[in-house]
Amino acid sequence: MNNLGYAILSILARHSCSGYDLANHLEFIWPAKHSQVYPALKKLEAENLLTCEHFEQLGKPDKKIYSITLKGQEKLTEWLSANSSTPVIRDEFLIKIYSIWLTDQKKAENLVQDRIDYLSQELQKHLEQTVIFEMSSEQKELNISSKNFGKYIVIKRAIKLNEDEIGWCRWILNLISQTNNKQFLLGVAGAKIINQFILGII
Amino acid sequence: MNNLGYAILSILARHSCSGYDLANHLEFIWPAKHSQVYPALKKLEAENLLTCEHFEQLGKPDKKIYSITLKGQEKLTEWLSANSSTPVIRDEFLIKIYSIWLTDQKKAENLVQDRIDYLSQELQKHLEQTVIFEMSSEQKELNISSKNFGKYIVIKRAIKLNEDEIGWCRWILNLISQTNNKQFLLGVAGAKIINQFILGII
DNA sequence: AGCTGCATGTAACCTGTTACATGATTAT
DNA sequence: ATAATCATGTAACAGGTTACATGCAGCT
Repeated sequence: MNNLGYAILSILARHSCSGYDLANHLEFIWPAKHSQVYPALKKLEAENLLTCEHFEQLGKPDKKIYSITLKGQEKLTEWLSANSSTPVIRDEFLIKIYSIWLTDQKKAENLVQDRIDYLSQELQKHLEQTVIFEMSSEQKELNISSKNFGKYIVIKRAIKLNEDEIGWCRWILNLISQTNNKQFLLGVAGAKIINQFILGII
Repeated sequence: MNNLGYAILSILARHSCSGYDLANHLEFIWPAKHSQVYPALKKLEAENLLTCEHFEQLGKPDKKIYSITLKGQEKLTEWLSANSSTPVIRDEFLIKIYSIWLTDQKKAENLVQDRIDYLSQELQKHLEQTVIFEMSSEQKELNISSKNFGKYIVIKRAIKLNEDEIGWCRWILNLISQTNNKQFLLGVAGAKIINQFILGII
């Protein structure tokens, strides 16, 4: 079975839900579109790792609620102790940052600032999630065998990631403006001294 | 053109090299296997974004050295100002952490410790890269229009990411052992007080 | 004798995205 | 009116991994 399958089982182990709900919740452990989720659910059902119940809804399309089976929970639990493949980050921004020397100061600053804006938005979303989470009464039982333990530390990670990356972006903006100063000062003090100054900052 | 194409152009813009070298250097901006790189190079060559020179080597197989063309550099530079797609992290470990409540304390600790070991190794690699980088004379010209500017900040990011995630992992290990204490203390002081203690730590 | 690194490529397969398809409700 | 949310699914395509294929040099 693939990671998407285990991610689906992971969410269903916490609470039964529909394919639609799954596609939304998957986002922060293993992103997947609904077009990938529905066929995956069929496969998992065929392997008896989950069961499906039909619900007719008034004014809304029918809903299928999926629940994990004992077999599914066992398979998921076993997998937790297996070796993991290495994480992969696919980030267009990294490529652009790598080639930032090809562009001018202003465009470089825009590039980084856009990223900060994006990260701030994401951070806001995550923080809102934490608030909802901390207000729920279930949180009081937060220990390793609580269903919320894993979700909690994953959200905390997302928040930390965003905050740290914003810090890195600000550091880049600083470096860029320092470069600006250097070029301004070049005529005054000469390149070597200023280079040493910049290296000191780094 | 896709991100792999731009990633290849980004590396070739810094220095001409072979497909083999590219596959190795791509790792930290846009991971790709050599089986993906070679066909991509053909495509880019067909679009006149890069050129290829053959070199016969003694005792080694022939080498093809690719260089970016003016057209390629222009296309890359334009792309830097375009909108970026959102970053994607695919990390099996996150799924496992999410489901950590299904396993026992010892296995949970092993899972996190294995991750710390992996991250420490990666960190070591990146730090070695920085040392090599900082020893090279080119670094003295480090400013935004220097070829090394982007590479430098990308390596710094990788280091920061690793360090921060190790911190997060240690925090998890702490939470797990706190849970342990809680269960130990339960008989002594009662659940409510200890729960408050744990929440305070979080 | 076998593994790692250098060096290039293709083919089969799996994974993931975009687009197609349908349809009701609620909010702007 | 028009967009967004709920709700499910399929089909075509693009992107990425694993395996197949070859071969020499240098190390253990």
